[in-house]
Amino acid sequence: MRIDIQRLLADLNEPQRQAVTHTEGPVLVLAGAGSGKTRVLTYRIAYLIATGTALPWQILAMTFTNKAAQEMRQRVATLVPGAELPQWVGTFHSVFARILRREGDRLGYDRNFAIYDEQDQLTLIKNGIRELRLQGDEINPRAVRGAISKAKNQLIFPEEYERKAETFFEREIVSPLYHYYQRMLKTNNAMDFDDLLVQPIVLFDRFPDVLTRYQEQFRYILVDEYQDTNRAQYTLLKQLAQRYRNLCVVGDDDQSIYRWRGADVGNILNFQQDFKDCAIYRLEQNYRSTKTILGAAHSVVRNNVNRWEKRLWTDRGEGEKVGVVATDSDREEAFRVVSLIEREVYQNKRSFKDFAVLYRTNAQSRILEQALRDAGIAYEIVGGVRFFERKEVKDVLAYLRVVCNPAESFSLKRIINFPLRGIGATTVSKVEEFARAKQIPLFSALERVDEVPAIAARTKESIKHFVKLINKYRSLRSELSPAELATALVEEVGFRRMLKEEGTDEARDRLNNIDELLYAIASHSSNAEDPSLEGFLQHVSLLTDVDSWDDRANVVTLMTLHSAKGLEFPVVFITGLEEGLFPLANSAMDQRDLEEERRLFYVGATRAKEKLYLTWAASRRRWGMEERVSRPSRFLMEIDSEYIELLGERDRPPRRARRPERPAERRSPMPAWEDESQEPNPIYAGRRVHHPKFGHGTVIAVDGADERARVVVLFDAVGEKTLVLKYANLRPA
DNA sequence: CCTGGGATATTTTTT
DNA sequence: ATATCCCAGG
Repeated sequence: MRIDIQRLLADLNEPQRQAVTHTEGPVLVLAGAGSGKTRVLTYRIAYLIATGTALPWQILAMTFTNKAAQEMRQRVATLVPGAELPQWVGTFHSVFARILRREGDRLGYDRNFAIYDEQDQLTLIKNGIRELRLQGDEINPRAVRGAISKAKNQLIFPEEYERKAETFFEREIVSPLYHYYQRMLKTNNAMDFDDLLVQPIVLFDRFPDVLTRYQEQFRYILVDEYQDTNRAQYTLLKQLAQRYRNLCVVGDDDQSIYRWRGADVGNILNFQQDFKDCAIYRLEQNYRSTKTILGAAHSVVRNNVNRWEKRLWTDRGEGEKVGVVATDSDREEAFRVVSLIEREVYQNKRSFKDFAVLYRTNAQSRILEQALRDAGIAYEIVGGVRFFERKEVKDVLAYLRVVCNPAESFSLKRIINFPLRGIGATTVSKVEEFARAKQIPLFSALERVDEVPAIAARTKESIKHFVKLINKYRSLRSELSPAELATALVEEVGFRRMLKEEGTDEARDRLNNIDELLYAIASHSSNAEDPSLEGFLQHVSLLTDVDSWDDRANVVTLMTLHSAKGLEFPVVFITGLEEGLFPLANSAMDQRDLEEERRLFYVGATRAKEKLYLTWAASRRRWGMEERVSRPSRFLMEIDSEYIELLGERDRPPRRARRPERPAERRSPMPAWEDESQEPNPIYAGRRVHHPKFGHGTVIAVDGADERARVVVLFDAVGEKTLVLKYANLRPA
């Protein structure tokens, strides 16, 4: 073992080594971007295990994504071969969900509690607005959701919220809805994301014996990305670390980018106050980026007033200058990004997986996606509409949730009449009324439908049929594997048949998504620690965007600046550097918001190892229509000019063919090409075309000109349709 | 009870 | 441009 430890420490620089070997007592590690923060955490875990200081199950480590947790565990496995791996490594949310599953019954939750995502939350709030008869039109459910979430993160419960409510909105709207919302979560045996942090605090407060047990277990606690913890998370850490005080947090105030969701950089200051004897280590050597990239990133972030001045250094070379690209439009911006990628691949022999294209808002991904697709470059978008939030996936998940957790009336209502089986809204509310009167869950009321008044015999039959279906799968749980059960259920419910009959491309995508879901269930039950269906349902609720990212595929990665935190790429593009977009318009008003945008830029820029490109577009289309004209971002001006070079028109790489500009006016209906490929591809009668929704078809006629041109297409799958050419998005097939 | 057309909001970032 | 919501008519 001793040799292993020496070799282990040999991989570290001096401050890293100190942070790793200082195992006893509170430790604060201030770690700049690319300074080996994750390395310190991983080696610290390995060190604790290898020296016998801690047993693997006595270590609790919080990471920012589940993927990071997985990688950390694998790394530990190679550093300490043969040792048992620590099981308590994960995001705050997944770790505490696990604790709640074990202990939640103390708070009146079943261990199979559901986890509600944002859509579920909003539906719940909308139901509340209706049930409480609040003036629905004037209420923005999102604002209510935000207010409730904010309150929860500050550990303010409905009763206290009611007492403290000041404004009309707080007193008359949020307060009653907050009460309703919490009550409904409880009766549905469900929690939202905030509850996963707040309920454990309640649990530990109310049941000191439970707290003591976990305090005893977790003798060594490690936290990554500490600058982005919120009040609830900090409270949890304090509770758990109180006894042994072996708490090691790693963070960088310059990379704090979640203030808007309650994260508090002040937690770094709090830490020094709450743990006065804490040791502080600073990691200032950057191993990731060139001097130029670091210099450019620093020249922006140093404009922040609220930060501790520090400067990262590197012994890497100067590297290439940061390339700045100005374009007229968002389309051109996307096109230039693609061209630059092509040039880097061609001239510098890079692979597609070397590139990340970052943006401030998810909406920007579409046009980039289009440009990449047109150029035939494989890409993957991280985030955006998440896989597990797609309608068809959520529908199947809702069935599975109900099978596992019949008290969960919310999912039940989602599927009770999908696919249509003649159980409409009126019937459901009658049964709900009955359920309320009898104080039983909705599903139990459905089982006793014969006692419910005023329901047509035919409808009763449908309900009995549905109840039978669910109960059948409830009992099959013990006989079939999760994947077998889900597959049989998808088949019996008729998802596959329904989508096949639809026959459109979209339906095929949906079908693929369902198959992918079934595959995910199968692979979960062969890998996971908790292979049950319940385990899977909990698991998918807690996935982060980055978790489902395949970082080995040789494709260009597209993601938001937020998602990019903690990652690195040889070449990074930061796009949309315009006033109003990055920094976002409303942030320019508030100094603290503006500083957060600057930190976001800093995070983005320091993802780059070798080359950084910054792009902006003078005009950008918003929701398909109006053009927005912008000036370049102030961040571009803040960069010292020595670090940048302007890439003008003539630095454009040679192109295979220039894409035609969309002509301002089209005189004849014939040369109306919607396709963005190298050659104009007119749409004309007799042409085979492809439509994203309707699939392949043949053009029968083209009517009218210019903006108003219409095409009549006979689609193979759905028959004849008349489409406005401008919007039809037809491609020659 | 179900369908489809029209109106409407959507774009800040996420566990 | 697209997703979702709402309502009238079948």
